[in-house]
Amino acid sequence: MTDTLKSGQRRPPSMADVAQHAGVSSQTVSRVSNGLTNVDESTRDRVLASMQALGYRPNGAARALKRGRFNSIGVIMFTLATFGNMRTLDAIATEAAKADYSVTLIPLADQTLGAVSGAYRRLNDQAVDGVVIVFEAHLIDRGEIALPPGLPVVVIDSNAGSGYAVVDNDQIEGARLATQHLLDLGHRQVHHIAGPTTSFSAMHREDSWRSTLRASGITPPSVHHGDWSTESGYQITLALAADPTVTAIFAANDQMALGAMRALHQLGRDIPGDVSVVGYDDMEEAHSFWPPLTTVRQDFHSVGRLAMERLFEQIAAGGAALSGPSGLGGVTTVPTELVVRESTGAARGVSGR
Amino acid sequence: MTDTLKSGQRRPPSMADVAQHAGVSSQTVSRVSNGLTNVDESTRDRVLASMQALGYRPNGAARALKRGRFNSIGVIMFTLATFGNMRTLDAIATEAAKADYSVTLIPLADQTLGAVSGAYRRLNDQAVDGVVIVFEAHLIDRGEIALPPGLPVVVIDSNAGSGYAVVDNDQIEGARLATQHLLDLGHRQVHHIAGPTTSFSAMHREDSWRSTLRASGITPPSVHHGDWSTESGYQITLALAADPTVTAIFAANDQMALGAMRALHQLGRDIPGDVSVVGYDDMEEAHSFWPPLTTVRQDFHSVGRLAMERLFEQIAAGGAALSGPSGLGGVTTVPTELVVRESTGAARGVSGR
DNA sequence: GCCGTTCATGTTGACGCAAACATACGGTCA
DNA sequence: TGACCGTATGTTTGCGTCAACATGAACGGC
Repeated sequence: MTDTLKSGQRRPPSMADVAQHAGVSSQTVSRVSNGLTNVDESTRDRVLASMQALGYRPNGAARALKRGRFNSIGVIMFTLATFGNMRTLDAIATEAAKADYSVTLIPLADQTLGAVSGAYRRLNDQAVDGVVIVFEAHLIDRGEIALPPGLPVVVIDSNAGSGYAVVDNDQIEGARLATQHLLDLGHRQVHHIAGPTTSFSAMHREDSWRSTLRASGITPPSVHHGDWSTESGYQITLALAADPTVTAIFAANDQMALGAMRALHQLGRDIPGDVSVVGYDDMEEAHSFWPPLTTVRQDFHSVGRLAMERLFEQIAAGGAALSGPSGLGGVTTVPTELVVRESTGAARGVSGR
Repeated sequence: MTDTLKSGQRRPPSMADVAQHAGVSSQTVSRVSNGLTNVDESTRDRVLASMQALGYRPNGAARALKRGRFNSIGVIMFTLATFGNMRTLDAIATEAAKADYSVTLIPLADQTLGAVSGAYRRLNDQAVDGVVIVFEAHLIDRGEIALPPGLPVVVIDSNAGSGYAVVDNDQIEGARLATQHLLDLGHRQVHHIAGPTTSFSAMHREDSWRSTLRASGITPPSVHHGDWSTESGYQITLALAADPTVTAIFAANDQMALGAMRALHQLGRDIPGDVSVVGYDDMEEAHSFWPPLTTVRQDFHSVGRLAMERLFEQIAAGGAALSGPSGLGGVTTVPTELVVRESTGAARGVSGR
């Protein structure tokens, strides 16, 4: 008896099981399950009791199959380890939940072509209505690997050329604000610790830093590429600060700025007395760094929200008709903002200005 | 004609559409789609071409329905904003991908009873084979809200009493190491900036800190509860350091430790000359704080890996038979490790020891 | 030349659910 | 009384896929 129950109960109970147990039709169970009102009070109670008794749990796959919607969106990401990605994911998940969608994570082992096409293939097995790609690589533009056709797509952190809908922070303006801020403080030169060349964001920031300097008639010094880590910021600054004329450093993210400040502390340089440092991101910790870091705040929440908006538009429009390289491209840009704290100050020999 | 194609093509193409287009049966399409070998070369090519032409994409829901497996696990999390949660999620996603599972995020708006039961309800609509709960609240133990019965569950950051399988870092040992380290340096008293009382981890660390002091015959001072944020660490330390006899602070996470150090910097106290600070987590930035932070390293990757192992065990065992308060409970503990850097030093008047 | 074997391919049915349609019953109003 | 309505419930059907079985053609051994 008990044995029958256990071994026979290989599959979880279905509506039919609940229906039989409660002595109603499976359709009535469906109605109760979906909270429809046209069910008699006593019948509803009976069905709910049976559900409880049998441990019934609706089968999401069957429901999705019937409805033709999965209420789920995929997020392809290379790493969760960076502040920006994490915040973006958080925003996406929050927005998705509001629209009653869930978020399926499709992680990328590395940024090789193989891993990317693997993720795309994986996408085929996933029940998703659309995809957000948070991508730090140029790989997406290569025609060799094709996203499943007809799937709504929004890309974060890419360039405009892809033909996909793109949402991103205004990297150009952010880097300009940071660089100009240092120039306005009287610094004659601004050195840049850039992010990896595989990142569109990093390249945009670097380009903007360079053109901002040029606009002031300054020849940009050679750039140094880190990998977003504090350690890379530390190492680069150690080398950079060997030159005593260096008075202003703009790092492409807060973590590298933190590493830079550690190097400066170690070398006995005063911040901002001897060297000013600007970061990028405004991570939560930045205001507690020593000294509190002047940085560019990125509004990741808005990025996530807008990405979901764009995606929902595509989903509502039927996806297939609109997405893909030929379709609903265009870039949505989210403003960035300079947050001035205590890691920046007037250049030596300059009184305020 | 074109119109027919567009408006008629409301639903994405199915196997039947591909089959018709290629002039084969849908079963043959299925065989090609699943990479079975018993298909003639020429037929396969024809089918693949038709798939391409129609933009065919397998329907995950139908597949899952047929197979009875979703190859997806749910993760219920309150916030992605803390370092530990993010790292844990990263590890879970990585492990899941290895086993060819994807991860569905089920975010919790807040830690109220309503939000939790909402997440559980949500779970019903999700196609998942099991759930990892990364939970900072005691709510899980309340009988009022029941997880769907028969669903494999692993809990991270909980206590042992729940009856669910629990995986967590060894909080007891970690806090003991931190406290003992400060005592060994000659500090007569160790103050604690604890995490919120809703967090099991925080409570475990606090308890362990207290009993470590008692083991050395020291009466624990009153504890201060922060909310994990740098700001709370800052505020608490501002108050705490008004007392000049305070020479050692153990914060329950690195972010609060960072806030503490900022307060000490501001008050002109030397670290570690006047006050030693120990954190908890060993986030990537900690070694670049100023001074580099002595802290307790948590092995989040192992936690994620073990959580998935436990979950897969349950899934393999048939879930229903084993999970739930009566079943496969037990706690898996992951060792923690003290990382000594420069934020701690001998107490004033003590020469080394 | 008959039978068994092998392989490519087709046909059928079922997974669990819910939309659409069908029924049944009690009451209302002309 | 009978046409009509609203409400609670049941019945049928099909979503897209794939396992199981069915078919049919090519081939080799006797």
